[in-house]
Amino acid sequence: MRVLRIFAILDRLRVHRHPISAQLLADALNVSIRTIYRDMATLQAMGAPVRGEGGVGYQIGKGYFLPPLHFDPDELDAIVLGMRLVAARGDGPLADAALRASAKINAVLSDEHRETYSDRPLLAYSVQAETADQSIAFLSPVRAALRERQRLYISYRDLKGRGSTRHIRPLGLTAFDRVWLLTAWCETRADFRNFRVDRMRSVERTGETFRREPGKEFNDYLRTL
Amino acid sequence: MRVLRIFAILDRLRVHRHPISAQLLADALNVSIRTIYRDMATLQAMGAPVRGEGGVGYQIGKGYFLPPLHFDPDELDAIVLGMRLVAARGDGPLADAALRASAKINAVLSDEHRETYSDRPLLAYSVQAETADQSIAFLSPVRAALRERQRLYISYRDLKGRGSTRHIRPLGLTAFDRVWLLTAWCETRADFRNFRVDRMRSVERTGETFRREPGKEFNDYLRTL
DNA sequence: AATACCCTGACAGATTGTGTCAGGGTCGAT
DNA sequence: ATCGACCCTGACACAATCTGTCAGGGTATT
Repeated sequence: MRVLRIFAILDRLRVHRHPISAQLLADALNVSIRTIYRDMATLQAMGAPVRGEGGVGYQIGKGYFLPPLHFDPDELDAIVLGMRLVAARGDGPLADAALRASAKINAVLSDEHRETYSDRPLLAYSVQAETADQSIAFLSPVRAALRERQRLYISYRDLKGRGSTRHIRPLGLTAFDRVWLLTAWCETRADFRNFRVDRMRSVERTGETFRREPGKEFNDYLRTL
Repeated sequence: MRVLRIFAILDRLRVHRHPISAQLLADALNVSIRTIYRDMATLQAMGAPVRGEGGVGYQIGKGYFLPPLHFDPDELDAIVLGMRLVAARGDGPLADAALRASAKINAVLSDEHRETYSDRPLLAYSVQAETADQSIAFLSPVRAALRERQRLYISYRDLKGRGSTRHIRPLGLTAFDRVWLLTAWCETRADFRNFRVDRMRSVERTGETFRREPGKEFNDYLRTL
């Protein structure tokens, strides 16, 4: 089973601080050296910072495995609350990611803290979460575009209700108390503009188009803003 | 790549304290349910403490030999944003703690992640931060009391502007969009009550008394709520 | 040079991973 | 007791991959 071997390699790399040669791994795991090279390639494809230097061996860099972390009570409060805030206010993928990140952090806490981590009496509540509307439906593609520095083609509805389409280069996303604001260079207007994510009607990114379900463009409390 | 999926399964199992069904995993990872069962089998073959109960779902036990690995881009987004949200909306000590926690997390990232971490174009902005009022002045002692399970003696001003004092046992703190809400057992009224932190006028904890500066009890936008 | 590593491509055959179909089990609710 | 919602297993055929072998090329140190 390849998965087993890859986990074993990871384990060995984690334990040994010193470089370990592919040949050694090959012998230990009863495979050919070529197979080890290929495993290393897939590890690197997975994002593992394994460096192989000619004449030396393989080593794994920091940051792949999360080392044990120590946080003081205030810092723990901040993390728990932060992740819950994001989970409450972000879109689906972002909320999920917040949960995963939270679980990972919890997993590397020292034992005394781990118990109390998930029981912290800190909660985040968002009006958005309750209304479960689609005002943040576009958060995910917008974040992706931001990360990849890609342009977006959006259909927007301004304050006066007029619709328009724009080519924009996303620059930053800001979480306001109730609204997400996308700062961007608007190529159509050749100027910097801010766009409320909840006023977007469709977003096109690298060919893929995201659309809001009809009839849910605004919800009540947003209309009052 | 199967290895990727197995790590993803591990990540998702870590999140949920409650069992998660194979079907859910199958949907999330875009494979058939059968594949999930097989992945579970190899996970168990690897010695991972995953249990599956009929009619319930899968759960992972504590103390798995491999620590979790790096944060994926969405998780990093969640962390950055979460810490900035807390920094923007928390009281002084909590905001500071968020910055410290952020720095610690940043320190354990691999080099490539570290570069982008602090530059993520995700921001949090809070009206509270701008008005810089004292509506959250009591957050810190309240959180401390919550942590230590101590009673508080507070001076409170209710919706109608009437003042009163209460002995309370703090139970939970909730971050609403604009307001912090403290849930507590009110010993004076012998009932569960919610208190808005910004309506507190003084807080006494283990002999120490915290007071708001006079004349800043409310600020404009809060009065409009 | 020689050595000791890392690395890559190609190829054929073995291996495995996968979805589908078809079951069997437990548990709790109706 | 029947149902539904799960976990779980076996079998099968096809596709995908993994693997060893052979044949190179690279970069350091000795």
